[in-house]
Amino acid sequence: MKKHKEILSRFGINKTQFRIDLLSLFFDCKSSLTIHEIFERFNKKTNKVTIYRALKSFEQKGLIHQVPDKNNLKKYSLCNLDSCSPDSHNHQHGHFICYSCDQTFCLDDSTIKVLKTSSNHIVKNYNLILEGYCTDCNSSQTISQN
Amino acid sequence: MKKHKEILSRFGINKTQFRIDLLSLFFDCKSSLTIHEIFERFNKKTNKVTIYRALKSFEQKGLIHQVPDKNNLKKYSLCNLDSCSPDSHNHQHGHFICYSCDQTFCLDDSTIKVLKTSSNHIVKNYNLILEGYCTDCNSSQTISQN
DNA sequence: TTAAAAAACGCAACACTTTTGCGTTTTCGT
DNA sequence: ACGAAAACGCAAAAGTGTTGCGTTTTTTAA
Repeated sequence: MKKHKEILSRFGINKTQFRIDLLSLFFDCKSSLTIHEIFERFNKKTNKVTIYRALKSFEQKGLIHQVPDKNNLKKYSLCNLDSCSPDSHNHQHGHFICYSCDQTFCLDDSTIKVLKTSSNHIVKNYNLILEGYCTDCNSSQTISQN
Repeated sequence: MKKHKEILSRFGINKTQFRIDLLSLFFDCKSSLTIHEIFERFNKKTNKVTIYRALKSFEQKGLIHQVPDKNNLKKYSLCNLDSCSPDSHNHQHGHFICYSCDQTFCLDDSTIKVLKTSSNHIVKNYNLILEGYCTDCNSSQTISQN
């Protein structure tokens, strides 16, 4: 897709086939991706070191950002490409982690709202982790109390 | 301290010297700790496996809980011991992490307020991490945009 | 109080995730 | 089209967390 190549250029990343495909994958994916998931999506053909390096590059240039994961794996989501740039990430959103399917969902500003009161700290970014049962898991099965 | 021993008994954990000291450390610290920090605090004398196992035990019994960390390290904080028990954690609080001094500040319910709207996910727990510059660092130095 | 049972310990080894070094290949800017 | 820079694959290393096992400490109950 032409759009993806343009984005890579704009963020100063060389347009190799793998990196174009990786960016497409992030656009297609509605939630976040682990290295393992990416490896699988490329049919285990791409060297994992290449994936690690691409992710680090994407992150440094402001294309993707890390999201917290229950199992302490590195997990990445596409940034809002208008508000992030090299070394200037600006995330004010939350993540929802499902107890059941283990997926992490990004929540945009309209989904959650954080109000800060009575603190003198200057808040640059915030990271809200909500845990529970996602829409799909909630509707498809009985909930066991955690 | 007698209180710490009583807590360990109440939560079904054997009162070894190390575990008593570890609980004290969590009470003193009042913020989150990595395995590495704990190892250092005990002057590298305690085997790391022992620390890992103690943390896992504390977590399972409801004394401490994991806090997501930027570098995907396992990080632990003391629970509200009145509301947590074996396999029934219940956390509704946040943390502020300073970019400059790296300190973690606990935020109680009166400091932050989270409003959730327009989501079909069922939220059981939440964990809020605010990042920025704390009061001290803010007043003592120039802020570089992140 | 003491002896058996259970829990916690240290050490070594392992499993898994991520990074680094290096030589080669591809992409970029002129 | 050519030299520089970036990206690549492979091998090895570094870092984080777990497991097995034999020993020590703590708990429990007679």
